[in-house]
Amino acid sequence: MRSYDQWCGVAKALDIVGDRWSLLIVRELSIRGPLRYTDLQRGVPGIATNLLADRIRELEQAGIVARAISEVPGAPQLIRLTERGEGLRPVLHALGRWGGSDLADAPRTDAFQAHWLTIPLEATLRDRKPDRGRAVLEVRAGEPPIQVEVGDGIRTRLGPAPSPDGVISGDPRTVLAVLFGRMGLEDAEKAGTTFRGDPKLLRRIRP
Amino acid sequence: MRSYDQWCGVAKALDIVGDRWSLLIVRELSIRGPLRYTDLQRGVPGIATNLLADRIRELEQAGIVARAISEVPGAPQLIRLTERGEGLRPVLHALGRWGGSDLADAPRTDAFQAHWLTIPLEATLRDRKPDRGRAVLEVRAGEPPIQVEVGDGIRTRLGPAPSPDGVISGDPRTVLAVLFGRMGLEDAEKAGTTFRGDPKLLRRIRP
DNA sequence: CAGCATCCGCTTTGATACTG
DNA sequence: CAGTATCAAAGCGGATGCTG
Repeated sequence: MRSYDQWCGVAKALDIVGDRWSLLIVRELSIRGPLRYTDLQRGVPGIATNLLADRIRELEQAGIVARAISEVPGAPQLIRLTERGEGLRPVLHALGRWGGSDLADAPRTDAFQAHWLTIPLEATLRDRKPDRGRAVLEVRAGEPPIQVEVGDGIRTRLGPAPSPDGVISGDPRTVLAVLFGRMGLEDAEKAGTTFRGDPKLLRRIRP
Repeated sequence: MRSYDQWCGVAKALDIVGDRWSLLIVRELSIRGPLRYTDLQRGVPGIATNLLADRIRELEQAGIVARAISEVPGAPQLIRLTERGEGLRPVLHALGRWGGSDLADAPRTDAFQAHWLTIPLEATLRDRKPDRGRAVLEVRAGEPPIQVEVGDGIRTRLGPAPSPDGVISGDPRTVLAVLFGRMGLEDAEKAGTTFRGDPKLLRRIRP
């Protein structure tokens, strides 16, 4: 990308990650950790393979991603975020929160992957009762399920929770609407979304 | 911009403001308030006039900017952010903070406008002694000077402060380095940067 | 002059085909 | 699996021209 040549942090950031697709590649690596090329491609549906190769190269030169050389011979080459790349999380959160308001009336034809939910969950949920200790909510809105760990802030992990304090399952729209307090459990259940566990957990984390 | 067609807040945000120049236009309006076309163009140096017109149109359709129809006939048409557009401030802050680390070794040929400093100032400074009441620091690193209001967080305004509690003047690099705690006052003064006022004010706001 | 629109060469993107 | 090659279409950048 051609530089804006402006002495301004916003412009400098966009010099590096302002290219089309770049931040979505960062999103994918930030959520899922190191990935092989083909998995990364599946995580950014719609990207052409030549563009993915281009972007990885550019991000690598800028020090945002690196190719993890595995010691194990024959192991697949993984692409991972550098520390500087991980530093983009606040940018992803801010964009995700702002863009999230468009999700409600987005076309049903949009691609969807369950792990993308971790960004609005981490960016929007709050722990309003930090004194109550740790609790885990499992969010099932596709594969994989997501663990939301409450206590000392909000953290998410991919994969099922060993012994969750609550489980919410349903389609992503309704699940997010419930978690963000835009829909009551009653209405959600009519839409096929179920919650098992203590409803206090929901009230604790709603923004 | 062609949509990414992904049910993800980050992708939706980039569908709207992911075009080249778009976020810099938002930056300009967010910092300076409503602007006429030509002033906006000067605030985004390097943009071609047809692209500025294109972007304004697109942002207008997306509900990010609006043209303020003045009641006064003959008054110039102003372009302003809508409320939704103002909501992009956290995005600008996150990008500015992340990209700010590239400013130290940016080429001297970069365009610079003093009001751009408000973003790193607001995004990075902290009020570490909220109990000490209100204080105002004036930052002079070009025109216009910037008021940094400390107390109940950090707020900035453009223009000189009526009776500041401190004034720091110098070139933008050194001034930022001092304010962000990367350089002591001693070294800064060798580089021609001066501070008048109580040094405690500096320590109060450094990140 | 402010506020664009038009034209044109160049670069980037998107889709697909192909390769070690 | 992990890319490269190719090519048409879209977008960008720069210059210039038009209109109130």
